[in-house]
Amino acid sequence: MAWTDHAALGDLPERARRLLDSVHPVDVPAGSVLFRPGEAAQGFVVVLSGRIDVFLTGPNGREILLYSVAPGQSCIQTTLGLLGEEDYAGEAVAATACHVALIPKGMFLSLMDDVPGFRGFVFTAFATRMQNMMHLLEMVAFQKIECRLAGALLELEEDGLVMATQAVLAARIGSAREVVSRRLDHFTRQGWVETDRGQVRIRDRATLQRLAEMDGTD
Amino acid sequence: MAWTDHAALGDLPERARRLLDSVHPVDVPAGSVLFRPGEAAQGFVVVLSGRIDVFLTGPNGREILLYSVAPGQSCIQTTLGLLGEEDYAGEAVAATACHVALIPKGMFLSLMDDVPGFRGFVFTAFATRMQNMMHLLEMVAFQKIECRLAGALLELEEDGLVMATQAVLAARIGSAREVVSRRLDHFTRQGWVETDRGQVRIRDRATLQRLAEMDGTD
DNA sequence: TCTGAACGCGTGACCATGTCACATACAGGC
DNA sequence: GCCTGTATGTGACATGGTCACGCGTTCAGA
Repeated sequence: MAWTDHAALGDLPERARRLLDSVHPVDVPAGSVLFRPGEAAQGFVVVLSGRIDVFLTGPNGREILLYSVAPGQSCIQTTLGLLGEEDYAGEAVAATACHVALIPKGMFLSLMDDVPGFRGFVFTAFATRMQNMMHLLEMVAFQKIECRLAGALLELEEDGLVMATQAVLAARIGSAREVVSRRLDHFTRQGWVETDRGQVRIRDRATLQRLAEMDGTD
Repeated sequence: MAWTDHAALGDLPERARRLLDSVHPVDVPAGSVLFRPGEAAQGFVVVLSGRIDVFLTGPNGREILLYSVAPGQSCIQTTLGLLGEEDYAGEAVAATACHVALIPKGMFLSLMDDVPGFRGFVFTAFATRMQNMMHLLEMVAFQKIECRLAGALLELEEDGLVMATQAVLAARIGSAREVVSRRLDHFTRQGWVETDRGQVRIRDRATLQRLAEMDGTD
């Protein structure tokens, strides 16, 4: 089956679809780095399966998750480079094994010019990410660690279990591991979670939910 | 003279230009609020003269400058609403008296579909803002207040003089007024600036420059 | 001209968070 | 069982945000 059926590209005319199908998807193992800060954009990336996390890295090594790219979504960092001639600012890491399509620059630009549906896909992705970034900014600038940590736990949770080290959680919320350690300790003492090596079990989802949605005015 | 000559819209075909010229620019007095968080987008805004500052406001009242819109640029927050059906997240304030063109939604969408030059303008603006936001995020997440304050002073400076209250500076760098007060005091004791009610005079631009460009690894 | 309110600024106390330097505990290969 | 790397706990400290003030200036209106 053609990969263009997987992607949420909307309705595309036949010629666009044929063009896109000439791009062969690539397998990417978990943990591999798709691009680093300072590199030039190679093409437009669409994730078909798996998940790609894009981080911003501070000079001291601290990281923060800019956004995750889910299947059917594109990594708009790559678009920036193609449209604005700017290099990457973030670092993209395959969070799981991935299947991705890399649309070369030329094809991308002509699709943008000729195919309204494709344009819409890109634009919407753009707008959505921009909103995300604003929310993120709002969080980093105004929200307490407690709230962000609760939010991260709820996002990563599967059946009440979060499989992530404290370091991973810290990177997600743009904080330091030690801080996560202390907060989790606090959560545990309150009976909201239970922790174990590499995992957190959620015990009181309602409270965490309330925490995550708190606007900071305690 | 038609306003379309002012704006950095690039080369537009005659019909697009005529269409745009049917939009009559509006005068906006300094200090007035163009839109607030939660409002729906009315149209696509292009600034012809003056400056518009877009702030994100935290629940406790603290603010941070998302970006400034200079003449010839568009306020991409308005674009988000038009493309992604999302409401504003920020608050736009006219920093000076402004002249703006408000392109209604319908016209905007048809220009986007039909006029490659216009599309390019919007896309580039989009990409640029996105980059800005990343830089901002990087600053907020990783940079010291000292560096951000130095940067803000250099941005606002005119002939070595910054006309801004500490509250304005604080909003610019997403910090609190008291913090700015103490930092400026420090700067003064080092002989880098001199302060007076509502203004800061720069005495050692080189040092401030170095501070602003420091990556945090002191 | 006086006066009260709004504004701009300085400051001390305190809390939250980030940083650094460790110690400890566990897992998996040998 | 023993090493080595990884995950975690913790104390001490620096930075920055918050709160609660006080003090001087500006300015409109009585």
